[in-house]
Amino acid sequence: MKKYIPILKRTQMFAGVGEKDIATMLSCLGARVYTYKKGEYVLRQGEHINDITVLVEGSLHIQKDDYWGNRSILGQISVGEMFGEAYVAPESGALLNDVVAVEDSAVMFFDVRRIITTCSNACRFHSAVVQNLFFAISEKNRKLVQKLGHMSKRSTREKLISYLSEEAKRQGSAAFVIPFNRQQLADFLSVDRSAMSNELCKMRKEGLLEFDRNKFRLL
Amino acid sequence: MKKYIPILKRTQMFAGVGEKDIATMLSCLGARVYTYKKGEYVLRQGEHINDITVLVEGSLHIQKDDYWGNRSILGQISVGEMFGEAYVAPESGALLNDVVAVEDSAVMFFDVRRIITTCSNACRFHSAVVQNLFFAISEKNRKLVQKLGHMSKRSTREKLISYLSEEAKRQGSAAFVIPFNRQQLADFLSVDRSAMSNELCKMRKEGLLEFDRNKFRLL
DNA sequence: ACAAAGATGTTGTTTTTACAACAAAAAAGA
DNA sequence: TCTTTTTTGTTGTAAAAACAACATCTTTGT
Repeated sequence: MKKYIPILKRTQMFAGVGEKDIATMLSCLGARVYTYKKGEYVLRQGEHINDITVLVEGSLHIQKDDYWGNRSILGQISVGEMFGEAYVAPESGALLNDVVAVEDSAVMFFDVRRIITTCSNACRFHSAVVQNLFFAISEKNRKLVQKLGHMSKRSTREKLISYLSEEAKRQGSAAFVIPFNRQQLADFLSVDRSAMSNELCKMRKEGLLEFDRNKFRLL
Repeated sequence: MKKYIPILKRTQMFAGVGEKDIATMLSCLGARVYTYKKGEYVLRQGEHINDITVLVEGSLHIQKDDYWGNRSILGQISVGEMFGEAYVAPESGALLNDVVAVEDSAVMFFDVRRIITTCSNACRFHSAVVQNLFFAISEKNRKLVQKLGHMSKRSTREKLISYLSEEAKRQGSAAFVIPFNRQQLADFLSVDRSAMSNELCKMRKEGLLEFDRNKFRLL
């Protein structure tokens, strides 16, 4: 568990907390680490959790498969990001999605009740973590609204432009890398892969952008 | 402002706090009330806010219009619900959407910093409100994920089924009322109104559901 | 190095949606 | 009540997306 402390230090949840203090807090917050092989499920739709989790190694997808086998990727989690925050409320019910490791991953679980209930121990930074978490959930909220913005676009081309230009902005460069292959990007934007591939190539011919695999450049 | 205290008492934000304590907290939290006529903008895309707000009268839509005049309704706010919670983090940036009054409305604004910074006054329930807010934002998060679930459906029919069946479940009855007219529902699900209207009528012919204006019944 | 598996691009066909235009019904206002 | 405005339903056409099938290029594992 200790080896992940430098990673935790860089997360939004532990912003402003030193490594020693994080080490102290781990037991206070009921932290546990589990590892997953590529393709394994971290959480499944319908399960109940009482934890907020932070990805400390690898990469995850939050996704859902319907009756007909259509997969929707709701989001992608990189190292340092958290998930499960939508289910901290006492009456929040079962998970709406699956969480799957897209590469070998490690996830740290924190007991929600022990985060929210300020402990009587010497957790000097406990309240800072609660505030950090508060902001982090709010931030996540904003990202979801942003994704809804992409999804609400009517055509495949508009969805692509919406997503790619936001990604360029976020990464601060017209040239950037996306965390999806074609099928995953199609699942993320809820469109057909071949139609999307076709549209991307059309846009390239029109001189709107360049790309190679998952490297893109907007022109 | 006082007349809204009974309404605040029933909100998630002030759950478990008595009316007298709410009255005391209003000044402590920097509360202000503004009123809006039907059709007026409460907030506009691109603005910056440092407030969490609660709707105390009327009804609001969170929406966005693009270059081509297509409107997307991201969400609907009823009395007692809050909005703006996605922008509480210090670095959250400008609003991504417009907030519009769909009927004459009143909104209460609370200064975020005064909520988060526990005051030194006699606000016994301040920390309870922070915790309530924490859960409320998390809950909101879950709703956004749920809406993403509807939006990620490929066809108009699937989107309708996804939305209507969730609404039936939420209202605890196969017969329920939705807070949208046809055009608004189409904007909410990001589909064409006439195509959607057509699809609804087909579904009625097939015996899947009944409806009259905004009253629906699943069969 | 080679075979196998996976990812990407391409094309033609079918299905669905968007768009436009208008009729009918309901609601709002004078 | 009567008129006007808004909302809803209906239809035909044009555009777009989904689907299916396959060629090509990459990556992975042996």
